[in-house]
Amino acid sequence: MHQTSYSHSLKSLKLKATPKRLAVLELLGQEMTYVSPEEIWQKLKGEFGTIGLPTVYRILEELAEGGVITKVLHSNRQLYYHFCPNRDHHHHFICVACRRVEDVEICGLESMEREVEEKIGGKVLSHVVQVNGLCRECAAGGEGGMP
Amino acid sequence: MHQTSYSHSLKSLKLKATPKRLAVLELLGQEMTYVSPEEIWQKLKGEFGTIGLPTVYRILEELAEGGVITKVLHSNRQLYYHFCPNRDHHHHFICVACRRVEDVEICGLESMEREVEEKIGGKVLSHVVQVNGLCRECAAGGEGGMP
DNA sequence: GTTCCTGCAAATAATTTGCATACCT
DNA sequence: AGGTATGCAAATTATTTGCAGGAAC
Repeated sequence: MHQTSYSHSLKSLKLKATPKRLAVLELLGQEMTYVSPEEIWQKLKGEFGTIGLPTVYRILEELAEGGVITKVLHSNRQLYYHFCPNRDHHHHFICVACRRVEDVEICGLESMEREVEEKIGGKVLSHVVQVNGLCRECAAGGEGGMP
Repeated sequence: MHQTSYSHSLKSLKLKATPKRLAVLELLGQEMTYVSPEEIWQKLKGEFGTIGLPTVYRILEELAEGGVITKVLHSNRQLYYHFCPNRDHHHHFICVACRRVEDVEICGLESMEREVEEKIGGKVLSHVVQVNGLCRECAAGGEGGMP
């Protein structure tokens, strides 16, 4: 289904469309949650006979560098990755129970930037907002295992 | 000057007011920027004849646990710490050039939480906002060495 | 065919832990 | 005195790098 678009994404980054890279992209495209390199490695080891963990790290770094996927720095200091088709500026809601990531647009943050600039007398370059909580399913009563 | 208040902070956490702990608190109280465990260790090694890096890690963890200081997870995946006298809910402006941390209050974020809850149909538990930019001095023309 | 990929093994680097000794109260 | 802190050395763990063989274009 999306193989061609994934290939195109890779070509536009001047990366060869190798099976490993396509598999990583496809896996991330299916996941609703953010995923750790180790988890990706475990899943792809089943699919391929063999894939090295350093390869997974390298592919994820290339894709994040190119802006195709997003790095999520978890409070446990591990890196996770998330495929994010929405290329506009937006923010993330993260479910603390199941790690599902949902995009949210939050209004009024541009005026917030100007407000902060006046308060501190400097220049605002960027802002990061992360909203933590329980997604619809987990709030409804799902157990959900937080790692 | 503040030694007594630092001692009280430690006592209220049921931690003994040892010279090392007081020195860490005092150092953090003077710093305008967030500081890494290694940096704290380097500075205190000069002051005391000897202090172990694990000790610095342990003290910082205790203080952060008790809410006396704040952990800052930098995008380089290292942990930094910051003494934050403001105990109310607020957010941080971080200067990308000199790492200075300034507290900012941002209005309207409570209504934002409700807005997001409606959008996703779940429950919002917390939010983190970080504003990055250049502080007054660095914006004015200071060079500033980003680590 | 050439250049870019990948696996493997080994290296890094921040942080943590075990334990014997030394210090606050 | 008695429990708590601390230094030191060693362990842990996520991530990175070097390099030789293999695959994509």
